[in-house]
Amino acid sequence: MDLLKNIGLKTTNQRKQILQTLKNAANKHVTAEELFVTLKNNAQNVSLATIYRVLSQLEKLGLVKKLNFENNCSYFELNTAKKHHDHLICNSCGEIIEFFDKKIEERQTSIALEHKFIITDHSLNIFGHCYKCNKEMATK
Amino acid sequence: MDLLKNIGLKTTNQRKQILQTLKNAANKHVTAEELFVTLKNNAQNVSLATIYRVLSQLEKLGLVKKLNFENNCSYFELNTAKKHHDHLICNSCGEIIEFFDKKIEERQTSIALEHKFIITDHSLNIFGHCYKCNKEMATK
DNA sequence: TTTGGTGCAAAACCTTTGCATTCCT
DNA sequence: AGGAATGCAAAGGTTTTGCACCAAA
Repeated sequence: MDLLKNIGLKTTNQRKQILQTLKNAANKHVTAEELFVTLKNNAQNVSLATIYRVLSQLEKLGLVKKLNFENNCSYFELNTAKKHHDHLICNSCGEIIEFFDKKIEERQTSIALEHKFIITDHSLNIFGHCYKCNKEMATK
Repeated sequence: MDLLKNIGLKTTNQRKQILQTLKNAANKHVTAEELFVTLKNNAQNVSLATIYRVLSQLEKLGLVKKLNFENNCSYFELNTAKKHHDHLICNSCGEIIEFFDKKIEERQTSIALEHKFIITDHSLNIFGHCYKCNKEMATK
């Protein structure tokens, strides 16, 4: 794991664990608290303070993305080389479906251009109810 | 102001003040704290607790929209009859430019359909630097 | 050895809530 | 009068920070 060394951070066990846990979470977005619990369950002792500090460093370095949905806490995900994506978020079960749409991206670029606005980032979140929850609601 | 009566809420001075302040804010999105300060400056005594309670009621009734950007606090705006809109948010000066794009809306509907997802709401925020800030940065 | 990282506990924020009081209707 | 709304202060949840200790380079 010389990723850490490459970005100028010391290779500590805590940072390795946090990165590994983010990797394991795959496409799921996790809160700091969730990371904390997961690590604790794996008998890894990493304090919440460290988790926040490390996530913040990784975010500044562009390795992690911080996402804010409708509630008042932040979600984090590894910002791998994978393409940018947006979210369909189910308000019933909390499932998050990722998607990417070329047309939408293109329109965003045009709109920014019209306003002479330089885009550094963007987030599109669509809220509602996923297929499963809809079916359940219909049968109740 | 029989709006309040119409929606089944008692017409109190606090609620009138909050609504008026939201109206005055026009297209700006304000935090609960900002509302609080504005009202205090106008010699209106409304407690933060009441502001949160009223905003929450108005949101449930669909009169107010709650927005979450990149920081960990919520912004509120009057949800007038005006069309839904998205945001260009300047990370330098904080300016928020609203826009609406039919193509993007259409694509969102299609994407939801593909996933058998029922949309209740969505938010698209584009972050970056506005024209003014760009110019300033360039000349420095 | 030196610099940076960590844990703990405390503090800082934003938001919600319990309760006594006050206000609409 | 009676139910609803408010203010205050306290509590809740998330995130940040100061400081003493510890670890990587």
